[in-house]
Amino acid sequence: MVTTSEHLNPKHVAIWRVTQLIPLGKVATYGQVADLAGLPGRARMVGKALGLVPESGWQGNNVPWYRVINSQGRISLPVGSDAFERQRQSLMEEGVIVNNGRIALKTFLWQPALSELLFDLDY
DNA sequence: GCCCTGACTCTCA
DNA sequence: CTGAGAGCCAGGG
Repeated sequence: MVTTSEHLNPKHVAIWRVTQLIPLGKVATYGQVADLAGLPGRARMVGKALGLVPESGWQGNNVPWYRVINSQGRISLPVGSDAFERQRQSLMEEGVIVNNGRIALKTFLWQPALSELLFDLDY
């Protein structure tokens, strides 16, 4: 069992679960993840939650936090920072092109079909 | 409760 | 496209 006595915020967990649905090679925006997690208007909370993702993943699966970017299609981390570089590299490794911290949403934004959501996010 | 902070977002110039 | 401003909502002090 995971004896991590961390104070798990159920909202953070909901955010991690939605993040795990973002397919490899695609990205989603903070606002998009917030909406799908049932937390409209809380995009800033998504950033907070992703910063707290357990290194070991969640429920046996990894949480691709690096697939979440801002609505402008840009990486929302301090340019040049360690975290920024990790995100940029992770995305590039799976085929997402990052130019000067910018990603073409036209090409890489995750646009799930309603049927897909109904299946994964058991309502 | 008030004030401030932040991996956000929208609007407008 | 870029920047400033305002709006937004949890958390923490």
